[in-house]
Amino acid sequence: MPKSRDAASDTALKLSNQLCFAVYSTALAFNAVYKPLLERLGLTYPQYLAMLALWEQDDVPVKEIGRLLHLDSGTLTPLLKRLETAGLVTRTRHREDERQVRITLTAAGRALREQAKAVPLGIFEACGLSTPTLLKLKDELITLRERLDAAAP
Amino acid sequence: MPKSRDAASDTALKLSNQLCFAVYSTALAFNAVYKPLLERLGLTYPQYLAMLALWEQDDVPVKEIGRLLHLDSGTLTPLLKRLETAGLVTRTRHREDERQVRITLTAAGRALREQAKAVPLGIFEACGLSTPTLLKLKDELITLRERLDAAAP
DNA sequence: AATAATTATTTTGTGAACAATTTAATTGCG
DNA sequence: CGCAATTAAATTGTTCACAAAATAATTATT
Repeated sequence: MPKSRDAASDTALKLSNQLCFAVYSTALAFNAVYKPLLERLGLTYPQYLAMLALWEQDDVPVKEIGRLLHLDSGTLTPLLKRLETAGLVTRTRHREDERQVRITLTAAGRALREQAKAVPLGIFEACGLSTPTLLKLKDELITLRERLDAAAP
Repeated sequence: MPKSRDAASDTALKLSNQLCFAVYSTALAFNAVYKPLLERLGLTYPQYLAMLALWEQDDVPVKEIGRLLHLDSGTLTPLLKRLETAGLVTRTRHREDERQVRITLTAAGRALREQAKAVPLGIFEACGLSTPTLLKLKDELITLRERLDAAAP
């Protein structure tokens, strides 16, 4: 009975499409929740991620931010220039290796951290799920992402 | 001991940041896996989503595609114009309600479905996880997305 | 019936995201 | 040493994603 076997594998295969769409649309939904919270800080979500990275470790090369955020320089260069224009970071060629551009927080960039402390609570409340549930979901997504990264060309 | 209480809530709050980043970066990783598979079809991932919707139900207004994909017309109008330029769909004002633009598959658009059948297997393999795991993850993400949608302004 | 309110789509402007190419600096190797 | 290979950023061009405003058609209201 090839018909039923096809139907079963069809269902299994459709699932990967559905999972990807679930991830895609959840990412958009997260962005919609972050947007009003971050608007007060004058940041977009990717800019917020870059600031989070810099609040953890300051004076890092573009490459390192890219490694942390899984983004390439083609995305980060203009993003970091916008943060520079906003007066939150400085971009300077590294003396010891002129290929690198080091990103450093300004006083305003460091000061923004205080205001940003209000953001996670807003997100947590919007998720409306228990801490253990969120933790498990996060770990499973990271596992999935690692598999996808490994499979990518 | 306010210090330990702060530390505990801090950890819980950081989690929502981490979960969002997990969703965000997994969406990018999925896209990287889809890209070479969809390139053969001449589609991007959002275009593929639109085609999937049309293969399920043809001759629908832009609004309906937006409802299914959680995208607004500002995103869809240019995307659908590109599909039209590629010869996969036609865009025509609806006679009964001239506000609507109905999207209809061309013969080439319908024919592309055959080639697209190879895509889900590639994705499934790249996920590298069992069907039950993927199913559970998908359902949890949809629950999360619904909560986020409800919380969004 | 005239007009106000609503609805569907398009347009405009901003900011990602990434492939591919370019530029410039450093490292490696014969 | 000298030149090839590598590395880090920046640039260019295409495609999302969405807010806000504009356009045009339909429906509701007085």
